Amino acid sequence: MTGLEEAGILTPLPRAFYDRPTLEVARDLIGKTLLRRTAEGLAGGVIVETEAYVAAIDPAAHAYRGKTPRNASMFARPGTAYIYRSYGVHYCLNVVTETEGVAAAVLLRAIRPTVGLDLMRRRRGPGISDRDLARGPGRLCQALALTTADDGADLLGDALWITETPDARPLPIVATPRIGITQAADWLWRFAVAGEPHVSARGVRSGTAGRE
DNA sequence: CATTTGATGTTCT
DNA sequence: GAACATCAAATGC
Repeated sequence: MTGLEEAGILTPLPRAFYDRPTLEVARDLIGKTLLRRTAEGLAGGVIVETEAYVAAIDPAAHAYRGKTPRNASMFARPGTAYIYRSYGVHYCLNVVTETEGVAAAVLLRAIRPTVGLDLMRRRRGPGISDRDLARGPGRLCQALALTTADDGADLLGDALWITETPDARPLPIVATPRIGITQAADWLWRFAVAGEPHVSARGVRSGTAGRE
């Protein structure tokens, strides 16, 4: 990674980007680049799939029934990372939205890896295809070495941030039902890049591939 | 190919 | 005890 290659991706999106209605942030995050720096190096990629969760009206949101030790970060200022353990096994990364004190966040469900591919391949283990490196929220966190140790991190910091994608072109964005939940699953609060192979599809009715 | 199952922390009942 | 914003491996057609 030369300085030249990193030159366009070092500036985090401003906090004002996150301090907006959650559905707008979820949609606008599609096509942005998520980056993660550890002692091992830099890794990340283009966000291609998100889901919105708004505790005030959303029975599927973790904070729907109030604040707990796990979901406390959902109440933090916009631009905070909310990372929780899923099914006792995997981790999931959200970006907190809306005003501090309002529990709302966007789950990052998949990225198209563009930076630090070898590092992510090592983290994901042998036999994992590049398509599956970060396709799904649990896989994404494993590829980026994110755990609950990073819960509450500031996305305007230098270890985890989101930035404009260099040479970005408009992407075809679709809104779909959310995945893997039972409450209010039919709300069109999931956003994805149409036809993008790095988007997860587990839990969606099988059959005709490629249509979303 | 599709479906089932094991892993198991946090929260709720 | 059960459910859950998941994933990979095993099993069944």
